[in-house]
Amino acid sequence: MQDQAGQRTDEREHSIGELTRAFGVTARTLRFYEERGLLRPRRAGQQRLYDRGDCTRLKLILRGRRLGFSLDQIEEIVSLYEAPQGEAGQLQRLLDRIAERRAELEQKRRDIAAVLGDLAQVEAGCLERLDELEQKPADAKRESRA
Amino acid sequence: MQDQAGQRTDEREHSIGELTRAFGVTARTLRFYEERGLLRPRRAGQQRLYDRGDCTRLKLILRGRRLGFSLDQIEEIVSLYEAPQGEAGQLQRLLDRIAERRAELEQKRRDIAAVLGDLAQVEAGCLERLDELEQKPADAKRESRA
DNA sequence: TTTACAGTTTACGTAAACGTAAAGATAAGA
DNA sequence: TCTTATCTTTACGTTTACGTAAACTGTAAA
Repeated sequence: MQDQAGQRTDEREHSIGELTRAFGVTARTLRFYEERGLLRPRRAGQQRLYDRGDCTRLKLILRGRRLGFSLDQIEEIVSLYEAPQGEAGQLQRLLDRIAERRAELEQKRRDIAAVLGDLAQVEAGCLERLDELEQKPADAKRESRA
Repeated sequence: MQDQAGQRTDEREHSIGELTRAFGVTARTLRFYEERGLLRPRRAGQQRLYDRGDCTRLKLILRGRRLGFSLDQIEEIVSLYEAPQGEAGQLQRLLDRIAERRAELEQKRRDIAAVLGDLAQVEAGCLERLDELEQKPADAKRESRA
């Protein structure tokens, strides 16, 4: 289960093109995220090489993006993952930041529940209306021809 | 429970300023949403008057905004609420659109669950680390003084 | 060697979602 | 009546998150 380089195949490093295909983003986006400090792929000469950690970070970034967080907020969140060191005061502040993010996420969760509930209602109304239409399809045709 | 105009107090119409305070948005935002066709307050002369329906729509808009939907998508969603009429073909297309939106929302829900899970892990790590620090606080002070 | 392809940097362009300033109308209270 | 507050329209400005084009480099197959 090791390739010639002695690494697992899924631990291979990837070119920017591979990343774009794997994640459905453009190269511009990846370079932009790097410029913003969100990604730090290593270099082989000029070329960027993304390892498993970079892929994980990217996954986190895209997740945040789908949830409507700004890149600033995403940076905040991603930084939480990589800062679990420090002395008591820092740890406490970290816990506070986590609590804040959690509150935001739970607001979003409530929003989702609300919209899903609304959609279910609209859907029910639709189905009911469809049922009514199916009850008297022939009649309706005769009437429209009259 | 009726005011002089014969309407319930919470059915009163509101000025733009009242709306801004009630919902924490700027007047510019409300006018912009109107320009985009998302809101249609009636007019008393020049002034806008927002009724209960407008408030409901605004609530929906802000919900969508918190979830990271674009105003185009929000328009799509809000329009679903107000289009449950039509013949069978239209109703079917409406059901399809509902299904699409539902899929997006459920993706977001998965994303939220993932991030919340991650945050819980980071938090656990933090608490663990804090515990360790509290185990030997005096020792640490002695050492740092040495 | 030429052609093709994938990558690079630099830099200006753009759509979305408002912010902000200017200049004027209107209504309420002193 | 004057002032103050709140509203109006018009219009240019700003931030975010990239898009897009130009010009160049490096590797690989024909």
